[in-house]
Amino acid sequence: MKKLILIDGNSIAYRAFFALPLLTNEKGIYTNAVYGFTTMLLKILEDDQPTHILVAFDAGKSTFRHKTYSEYKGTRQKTPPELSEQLPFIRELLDAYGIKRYEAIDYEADDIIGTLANRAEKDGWNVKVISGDKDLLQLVTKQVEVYLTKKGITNMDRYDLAAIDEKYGITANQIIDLKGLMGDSSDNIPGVPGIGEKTALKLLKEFGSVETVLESVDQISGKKMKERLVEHHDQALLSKKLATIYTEVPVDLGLEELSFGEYDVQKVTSFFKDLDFSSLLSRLPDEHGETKSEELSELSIDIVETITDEHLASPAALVAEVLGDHYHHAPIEGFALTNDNGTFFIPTEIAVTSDKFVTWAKDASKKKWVFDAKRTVVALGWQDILLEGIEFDLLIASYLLDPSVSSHAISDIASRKGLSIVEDDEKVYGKGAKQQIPEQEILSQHLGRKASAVYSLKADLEEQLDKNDQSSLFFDLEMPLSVVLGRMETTGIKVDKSQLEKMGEDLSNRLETLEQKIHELAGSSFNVNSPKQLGEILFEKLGLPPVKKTKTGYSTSADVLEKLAGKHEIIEHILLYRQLGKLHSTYIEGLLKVIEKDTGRIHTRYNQALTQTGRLSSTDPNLQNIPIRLEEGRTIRKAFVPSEEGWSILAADYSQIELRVLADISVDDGLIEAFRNDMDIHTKTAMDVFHVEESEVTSNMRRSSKAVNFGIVYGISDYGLSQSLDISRKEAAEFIERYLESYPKVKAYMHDVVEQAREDGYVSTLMQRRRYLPELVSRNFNLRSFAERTAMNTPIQGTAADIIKKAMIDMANRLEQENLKSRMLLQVHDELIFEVPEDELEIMQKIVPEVMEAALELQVPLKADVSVGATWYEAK
DNA sequence: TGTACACATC
DNA sequence: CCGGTAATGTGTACAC
Repeated sequence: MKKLILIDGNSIAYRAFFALPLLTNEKGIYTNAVYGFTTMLLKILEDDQPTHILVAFDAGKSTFRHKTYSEYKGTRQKTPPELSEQLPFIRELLDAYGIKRYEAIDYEADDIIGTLANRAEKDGWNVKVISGDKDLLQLVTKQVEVYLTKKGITNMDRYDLAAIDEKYGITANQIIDLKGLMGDSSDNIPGVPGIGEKTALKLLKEFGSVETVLESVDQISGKKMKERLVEHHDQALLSKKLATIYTEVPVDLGLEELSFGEYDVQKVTSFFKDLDFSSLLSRLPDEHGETKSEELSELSIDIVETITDEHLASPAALVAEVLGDHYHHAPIEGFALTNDNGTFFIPTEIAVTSDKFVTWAKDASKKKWVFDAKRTVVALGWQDILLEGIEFDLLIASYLLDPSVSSHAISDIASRKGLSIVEDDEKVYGKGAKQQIPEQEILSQHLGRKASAVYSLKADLEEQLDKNDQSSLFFDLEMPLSVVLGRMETTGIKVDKSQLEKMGEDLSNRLETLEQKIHELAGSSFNVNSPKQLGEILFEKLGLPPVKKTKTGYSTSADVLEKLAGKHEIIEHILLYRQLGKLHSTYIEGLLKVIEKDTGRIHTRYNQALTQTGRLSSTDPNLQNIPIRLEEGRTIRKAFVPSEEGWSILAADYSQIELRVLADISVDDGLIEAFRNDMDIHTKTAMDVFHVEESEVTSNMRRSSKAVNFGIVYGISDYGLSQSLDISRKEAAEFIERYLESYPKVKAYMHDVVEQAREDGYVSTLMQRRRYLPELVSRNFNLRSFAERTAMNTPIQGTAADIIKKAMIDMANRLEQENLKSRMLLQVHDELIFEVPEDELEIMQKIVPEVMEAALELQVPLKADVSVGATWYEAK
């Protein structure tokens, strides 16, 4: 059976363009529409295996429809230039694939598609039409199916005759009648004013077509509607005509010419490379795989049995492979080294038992280049091998150059640089349960390639860092920080297991009682943890009013439930159940699972190359979101204790660091003055925004001001502020406006930073951390607004991140200089946690805030508050 | 195994 | 095209 796919090229390109953020390739060419189009095309080729395929495009501005009706598509906005400039690339893509494309003067893509669908059907072929335009539904027959893009572009709804009937209750032939009556604003087809989809469908179900509706005006109920139909009689007929796809276009292509089969993989590969579609390269068929492995096989790798000086030259790229994310206590699968003498694979046993190797590792004068310094240091650390002299980290370099890239994996960095010499880890090791180490031959090749990639990429990335003025950020901040973080992770924090277990038991009991009570009040038993079941109980069985919907049903989030509190006794119990349930599963059970058996400690891992702002993140477990707000949750912190008898926990946090940074970069006199006088900033904001004296600031005014300051720090929108204060969006917008009027230099900063970012394409922090914001020029209001808020916020949050990172390095140095036994344990964005022996308490309480406050000099003082306790809970 | 929802922190 | 809202991590439910 012949299988023909007909694609509405303009429609899909348009969809792709708006569905995806404005991506650019390295040369600055916009690629989002091409990328989206390509992924859709690949999916179709893979899923459908068509024998024939054609992409139709609209030719020019004017078509035969304009002659009939000059205002046709008159309201349509001009195609954005960022999209137009991508269309030639889509044509290039199709040519590379050997896919026929067609356009015809005077006709639209629809007409070409209709014509060919008709012809193919007559020949007994199966036809699939792909578009984003509902008009095409009129083409559906027994043999012709239409696929319409949904959200995104690779997601599509399939329409056959039954689906149209189910959705609209009419036949495919009647789609044009539907348009005739209701019109189509996007094509500027008028239809009959006052008749929308609902009415149109009702009329068609009763009378069949536009013509019969018009003829049967007398039988239609409703005076208004009759008048409208009579008055716009001709317009309805015209609209139907405009919506009708013309199927007699003189397409000078035979159906057989549309056949699809072999294509030039080389061409497609180079096309993908040109546009930086590295992720798509792997989806190309085997031909590519072959060329790739040819490239790879050129690397010769020596498997080392006895380590000699040849292997331990300096500088050297070093790979110590640990599988998976979790590198604490994990086995090292093998080592690879690349230096001027070549690339070498050293089996783990040989390396870790070699004095020569161990001595080399800890010799700081032997320079090492690695990928993921922290992982490497920690993994070796667990083998009691001290690694010193790390000079370059490919992971961090890549992250600093552009934190937004989707993968900082070694293979992806390499292929982005046109160095397709490293296989994906997943290909070599497999994933999930099937993950395993391959035979040594393959393993040594893989690791050797990694080391080789690090070795050859180092100069390139270092040069780029230098060009971006990011060398100091890299060498003086992030590189030393990775060592500090590695040490913190390795140290871990002691957790009192029996304390957690005790809390767990108490929680279990209370949860059980609560659950019973909830079932009782509901009148039946159900899973309270299931939002779906809970929604049914609340909004159907108990008849409570739904406040908000999610895409799959009723929302039962806490803010919704709070609005329902008082309407039914069950609500308060559910809220409590949720609160306690969260504590139990995430914090009690979750933490118990990750305590090291022999030491009773927890070793989180910080991701230093993830967030877009420069903050760290923490996983396994996440120790940056241990409860504090509510007392019930806060008690979890009682389980975090010093690891040695008689020691204490010391916590130090920056006070209002982000707003101090804002005061500095905006140079706003009001803000600077406030911080120099060490005022309560929320009260100060209330005074300025509400124009009142300090004594007149009510708690409500302070609360609102706090929320506005919060918004400044996190870059929330008027919508976000309206949600957090439970006020209207308009009121929230006014609030923000009043804030900005009160601090004119802040207002100027907000404006200037966006302007500058639009020019440069990125924003920077005080220490030259970058975040690219291509969406600042998007025509999509939401994407653009979001990018604007990000432009305002990232320098603030990112600079704060810079500062605390600097403080951590300074603090680690200070501990060493002063020969202190105290240990840095955790970082929670603006807070550092230490464990401190009794005899160092005094000096640490002096040093820690001193170092934190001196980390960087701003135009306002930095302030750090310090406190000490027997547990993390008591250090408050 | 992947997605949706809910919720903890800063 | 007619949008969806700070970021990140983790738990449970549920459909596949």
